[in-house]
Amino acid sequence: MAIRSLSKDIAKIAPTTMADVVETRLREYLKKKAFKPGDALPKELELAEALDVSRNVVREALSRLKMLGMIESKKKRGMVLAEPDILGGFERVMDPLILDQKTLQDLFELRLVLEMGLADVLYARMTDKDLKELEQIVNKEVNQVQLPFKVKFEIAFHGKLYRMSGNDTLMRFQNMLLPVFEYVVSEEAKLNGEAKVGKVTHRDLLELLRKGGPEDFRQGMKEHLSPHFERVRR
Amino acid sequence: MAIRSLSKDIAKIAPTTMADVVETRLREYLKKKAFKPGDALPKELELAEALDVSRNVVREALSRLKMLGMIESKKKRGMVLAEPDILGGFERVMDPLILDQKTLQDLFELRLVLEMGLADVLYARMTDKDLKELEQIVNKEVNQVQLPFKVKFEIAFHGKLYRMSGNDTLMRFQNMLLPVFEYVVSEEAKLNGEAKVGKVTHRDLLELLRKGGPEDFRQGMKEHLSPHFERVRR
DNA sequence: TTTGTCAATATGTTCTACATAAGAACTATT
DNA sequence: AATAGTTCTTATGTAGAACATATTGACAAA
Repeated sequence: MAIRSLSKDIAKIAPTTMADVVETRLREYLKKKAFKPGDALPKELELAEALDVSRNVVREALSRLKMLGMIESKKKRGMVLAEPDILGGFERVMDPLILDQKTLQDLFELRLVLEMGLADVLYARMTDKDLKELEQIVNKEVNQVQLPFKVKFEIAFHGKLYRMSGNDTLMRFQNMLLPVFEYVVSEEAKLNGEAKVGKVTHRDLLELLRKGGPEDFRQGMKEHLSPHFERVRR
Repeated sequence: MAIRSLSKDIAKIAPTTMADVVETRLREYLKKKAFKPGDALPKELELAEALDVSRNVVREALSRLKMLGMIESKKKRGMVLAEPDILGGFERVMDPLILDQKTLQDLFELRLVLEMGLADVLYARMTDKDLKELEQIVNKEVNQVQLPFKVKFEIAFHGKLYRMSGNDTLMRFQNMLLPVFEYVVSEEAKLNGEAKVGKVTHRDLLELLRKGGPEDFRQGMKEHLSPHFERVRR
């Protein structure tokens, strides 16, 4: 067997540090004890002693959980379990500049999937007030054809759709995906010279929301996004 | 003005630690320098000196980035930029037991949205081989009506759908959502006694994939998921 | 009842020291 | 000449002590 393939046949041993271990231990501990947000955690020194590691190691582990928003710390008061924020830690890594091409394409498609799947939740939750606000957004974008403005309205319109879904997590999630989307589209524009536009406009989509059903809206959305769907290939 | 509302009127000041600052600084640094995976980072002591903080603080920040999979560290060799893995850090927080009800519901809906939006990508990528494998999964689940088995086949079937999408990120993402989905459904079952099933079966969906178009499949999927859609309310 | 003071204390930060693994350069072996 | 063994160096991993700082709680003063 060739030497070259060795690294593919044998898995590397991951060098786990104490901080890694303590981190998972703390996770288990938090779960097992069924802590609720606001509950106080043991002190750093107590944890260090109980786990038989230095306070430094405990602090590294706690620092990680802090970054993820799982715990909060205040002087004297100690550490308390926080309302966990899933997307908090996620948002930090979502940088188009440090992601590889394949992942960028994946995330691009992920947003298309979201957009197409949004219809049913949308129809279940949207209100007349929402539709009026959406109309205002649509009205503002007339006659604006320059690229930077187009992007701005694009974001405003689709962002509003997500907000209408009444799903905060979903909304924040698509917000995170936005930079990726913009990046991929702009890269595309660099090559092809011009950003393409689907036949179905935002106003059309608004009318579909008013008078049509989920299926109509989905068809409209598919048409609206059709230039982007061209990126989805085998 | 009542005291009660004070905390809502005045925003809390967030206590930022040095580790927080260093973390973002390192992020900016990595971006600005346009590091590529495999590139070596400055040594801990150099960073500490450059940022004028103790090595401990630098280590806490590095520890965070390490957790997110942005960097890797080896003794003597130093720290190197790793192939960034977006979902790596994400997966850790995705625990039904530590998430609040609203977020759980949001994530539940998010999965429904994904499932409904999947069709187009699916039709663009699926192969005959995929369909054959999907059929094998469907064949295995005949006559299995007990709950634990049902869940297992449910996962196998829908998991295969995501795999067929050819989108690794999407696949891993739905995998992360699975525990949440199971949890919500099982909680539902506790209350209502019985897990409901849609009229459209997995076999029906398979046939739709073979003979129908994206719209047909979406309609089928909507019907298949209809019991779950009942959870989506205003 | 409110305000000011002060001691106690848990986290935040720094510093020093040592352990350990991995690379580098060199030597010895066949 | 290529491989294996040796030693030295070095950057991360871990430990421990010390001090800074903010917050809490108790008590005193207005």
